[in-house]
Amino acid sequence: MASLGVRRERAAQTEAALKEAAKRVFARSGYLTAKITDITAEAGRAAGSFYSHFAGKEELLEALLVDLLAGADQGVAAPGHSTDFTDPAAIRWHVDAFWRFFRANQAVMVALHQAAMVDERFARRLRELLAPDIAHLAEHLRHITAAGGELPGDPLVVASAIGALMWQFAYTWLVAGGEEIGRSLSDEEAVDTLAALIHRGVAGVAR
Amino acid sequence: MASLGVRRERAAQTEAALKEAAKRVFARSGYLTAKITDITAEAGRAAGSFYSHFAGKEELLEALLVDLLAGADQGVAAPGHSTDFTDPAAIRWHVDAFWRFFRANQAVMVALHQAAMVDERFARRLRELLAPDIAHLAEHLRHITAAGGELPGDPLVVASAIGALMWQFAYTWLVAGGEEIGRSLSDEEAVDTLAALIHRGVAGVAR
DNA sequence: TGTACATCAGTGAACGCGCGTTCACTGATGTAC
DNA sequence: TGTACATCAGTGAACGCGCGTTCACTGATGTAC
Repeated sequence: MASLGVRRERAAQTEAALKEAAKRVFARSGYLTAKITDITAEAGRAAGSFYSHFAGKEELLEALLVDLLAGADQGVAAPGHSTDFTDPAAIRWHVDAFWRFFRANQAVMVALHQAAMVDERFARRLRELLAPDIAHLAEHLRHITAAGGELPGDPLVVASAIGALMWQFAYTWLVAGGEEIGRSLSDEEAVDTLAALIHRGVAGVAR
Repeated sequence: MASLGVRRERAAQTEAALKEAAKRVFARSGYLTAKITDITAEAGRAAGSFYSHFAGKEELLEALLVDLLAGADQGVAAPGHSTDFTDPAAIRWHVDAFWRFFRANQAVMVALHQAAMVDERFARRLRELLAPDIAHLAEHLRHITAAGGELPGDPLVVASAIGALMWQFAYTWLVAGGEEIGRSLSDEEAVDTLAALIHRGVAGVAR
């Protein structure tokens, strides 16, 4: 009965080791380039053991995505979350949350992004992951029009632009390391600049 | 002498046919997924003929990049190009130029982007392709501070943010077709919204 | 508590598929005389 | 202008490499009695 524990425990440890190893390998060489045997080697297991846990690299990524979503729910339901986008602090809060989330889950985010280029299933998954945030942003933007402000365009389109900006800016600086610019950037400066740009962009004409 | 022409002509035609076929195949199935034989089949040639012209898929993409850069030089040296970013029209002009360029060269841009995920050489190439535009934008932004305006951050960082915004927004709407939003977008609305957002973002606090 | 058998997690060598790449061949074009 | 030979663009079947995936095997854990 409880004696089932040792085997299960061992299997669970191996599965966890494979997932952690995968994140490291993805971060190092990219999801698309990563070989199954790179992951098993990194985890210190034999090649064959991989298939006791996952049907393939895609399923492993799905599992990582599930973990990520489980963790994300905590963040979204966070405290002190003002939705009034006429308030610069509310915008900064959202930018900061995104930045932290991206940084914390970089390996999986980038892996998903890469998988999406090659596999329509993951393209859909990634869209599903980001779409609620866009809708969420659009909702907040309506506070601005409600307060008499004028947005630079349709709320949904503006929200998608903000999402595009945050995503690609984070990618440029956190993943590529700002190498196309030849300069480094602190988290604080990144968030401040993004928040200021967005606040002016959406609220600049208010009143 | 002139009789060399027929052979050369035939070879040149095949090379051109392969390049055009590659763009179609890349647009359809993506650079990473495209097989050499997909390209030769699309071009109506035998598999082996590919290697009379290119050492591999990477070299073909390099050739497409060279073509793209040759075409791009014409656009950049375009007429009536105001550099004063305190002027909304100047910003709109730049956004429009980017949008047209992206749309016209979508297949190659996306192929480069995909290749960059897997091959550091192309990552560098893509950076080299975009970096001058960022520097160019940063230069224009200095007009704003010169005119007494206050940017939301360091000019280079703001320029990279604008580049990130334009790239990812174009990608979302032109390549992915805005499917995460469930709405379509005309070129005009896209450019208007981007231009308005950027203008407010960088010049909103001026005076 | 002990023994005999069953099940399971993990191993790693071997297999085989997919696709890039080669190469002997063809027919046409170019050159030499 | 004609003939004999050389070169070249293109062909497509065959080869072979890399890597995902399988599978017979091992030793440990679990179960039955």
